[in-house]
Amino acid sequence: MSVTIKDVAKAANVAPSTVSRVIANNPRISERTKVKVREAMELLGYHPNFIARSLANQATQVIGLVTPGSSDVFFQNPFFPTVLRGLNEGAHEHQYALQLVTGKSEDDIYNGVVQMVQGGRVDGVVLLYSKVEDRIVSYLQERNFPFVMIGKPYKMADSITHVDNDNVRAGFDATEFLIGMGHERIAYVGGDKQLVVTVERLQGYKDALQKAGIPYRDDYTVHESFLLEGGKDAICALMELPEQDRPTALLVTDDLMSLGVLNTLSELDMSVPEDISIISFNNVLFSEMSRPPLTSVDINIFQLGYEASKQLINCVENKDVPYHRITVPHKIVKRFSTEYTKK
Amino acid sequence: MSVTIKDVAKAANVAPSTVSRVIANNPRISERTKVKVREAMELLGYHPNFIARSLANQATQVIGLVTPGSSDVFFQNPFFPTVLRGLNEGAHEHQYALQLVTGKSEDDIYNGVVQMVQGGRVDGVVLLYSKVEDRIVSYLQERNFPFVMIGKPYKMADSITHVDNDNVRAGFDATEFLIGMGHERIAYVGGDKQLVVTVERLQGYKDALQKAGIPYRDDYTVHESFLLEGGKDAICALMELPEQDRPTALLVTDDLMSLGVLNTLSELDMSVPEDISIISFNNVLFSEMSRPPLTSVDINIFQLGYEASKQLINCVENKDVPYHRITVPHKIVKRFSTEYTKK
DNA sequence: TTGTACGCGTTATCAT
DNA sequence: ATGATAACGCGTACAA
Repeated sequence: MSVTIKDVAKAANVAPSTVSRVIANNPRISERTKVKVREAMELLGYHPNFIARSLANQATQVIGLVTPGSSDVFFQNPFFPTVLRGLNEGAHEHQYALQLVTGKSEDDIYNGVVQMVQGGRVDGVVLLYSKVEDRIVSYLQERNFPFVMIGKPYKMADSITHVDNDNVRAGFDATEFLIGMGHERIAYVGGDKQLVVTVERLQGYKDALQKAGIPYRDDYTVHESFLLEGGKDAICALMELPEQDRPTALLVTDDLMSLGVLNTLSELDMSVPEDISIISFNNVLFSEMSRPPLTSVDINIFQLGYEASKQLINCVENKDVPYHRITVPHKIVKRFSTEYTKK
Repeated sequence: MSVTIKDVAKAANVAPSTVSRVIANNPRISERTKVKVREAMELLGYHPNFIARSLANQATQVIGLVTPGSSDVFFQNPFFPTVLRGLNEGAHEHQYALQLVTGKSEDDIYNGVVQMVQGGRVDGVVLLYSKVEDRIVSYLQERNFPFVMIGKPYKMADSITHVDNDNVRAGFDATEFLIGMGHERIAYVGGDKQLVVTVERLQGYKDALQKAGIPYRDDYTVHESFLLEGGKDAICALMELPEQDRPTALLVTDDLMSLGVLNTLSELDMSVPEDISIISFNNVLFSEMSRPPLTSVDINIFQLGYEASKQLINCVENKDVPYHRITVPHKIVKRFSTEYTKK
């Protein structure tokens, strides 16, 4: 059995409640007894029991982290560790711990969340972007339980606190970047159409084309899963277009996808950026490790996580903070996969 | 306030203790009251409070996960998400949750662990391999607190339960694989010398050379940090050797490093596998996404995590399980970075 | 300024 | 088969 507040009390010749107050640094305790008690704590190697404290406080100082199914590609994407680092750092600064909820199936995850929440294991929840959250979101909203999302919610985006990039703008900027290099035949290679990011970046892409007076072509839009093999066929189709129709630049919405695209292009004997330019998204570690290193839109993944923690803790500690939307800035990191058109 | 066991008791016209027994499915409760109580629980939407339960049980059903400093490269390596998936799945099967401990500095982490442990937040701890654990390990050992390591401990490997590959054997197998392809000039590109894996795989490499009667050369051994840029100089040095001295194959102990090596080689206009073969380690997702796809020793990262959870839970639930060493098998996945020597 | 007593939601022991 | 009661370790009104 560990040393408890009572042991300390005895050793210091005070009541348990006094010890408790010393821990909380209650100003109504005399300096002299504070010192005395602290010495006793030190001597006995006392550490407060979080569980008991949580029970008394009705608060755990733990944040639940909900991720998409663990079998999902999600875990494989370097996005995950980075956002995790951010979350962790934000939580750490306020002495909160992070607890994971995952599962193989959607049901698994849902039940995990319910257990966490009803079981009082966590004070709040951060949802990592995915398409399956609907049930979870409504559940949390119903119970009025503190949560924030990373990424933009499907629905009711203006009643759910979330941390996100301005993805329309990001798509716009990336496209304009290519246009600025003289490209006019730009194709959009996006991820799952169900994902809000995909849709938003596409919107930005269209906006930029329109602004430049470049007509939008349906056959220049490709949607593939975030995994790599997926893209192959689509890319081939694009490259088999007659030369004057073939895109000179690609906007690819994820670095992982870009890697796949690079491989496919290499098999087709097209070189980047000589034959075709690529601008990518996310700027994870290996965007600089590919050949060639990718020009990528840095969406500040770490910050996304960091802000999410901060926001959530704010919601938890200050009852009834109003709805918030945090927009994390992006910026284009130029590397070697983009080049001016020859023409 | 949530609905408690007392509310259920009232609703079902029984004592709280009876409800508790129903939850535990105590056989000494009549079917009839079980049904009655369960109905009441359903009706009220009752969920047991984990915190209270933990306090009464002196057990939290939570596993603490200790990772190296979050600023570290560790998070960036795809090793992490995969092992996490494994850990999660193992924990999930036994209804355990995962809680993270990280920090920027070594002290941060150490304090985090102490808080977790003394604070009674977790029932056991899994240590992810790193070099800084010494203090933590001794702390845990002193307090006789359940923990398992992933990877091999520095010291006292035979008194610490750990889950690991047979890395000597893995190094041996990889080297023999290259030798079997006719290679004789094989260089070893390893990570940080402080890491046990690095040393063990090197040992296996030496063993294989010896068995084949190939003399070991000091200038064929390179140690670089797991990060990519690091390798560059060393690789260049190797490639600048006179042609008859230049290695025809490389054994690189991490896929991330291999990516860097591939890039360096490409800059030097050497092609893989035509000019030089590479066998890599870990077989993370992008070993098949590189150009060329890497032949890599699959160390079964998922399994590493999965077994670690299982082991830990075993330690936690059955007092005094003896020391255990779990060895997770590896296997070579052949792709396109290795080829028979021309000669 | 400090001590007393009760509550947080469960489980476990001891009765009945 | 079930109910009453005492822990579990801490926070906090209320009393002194």
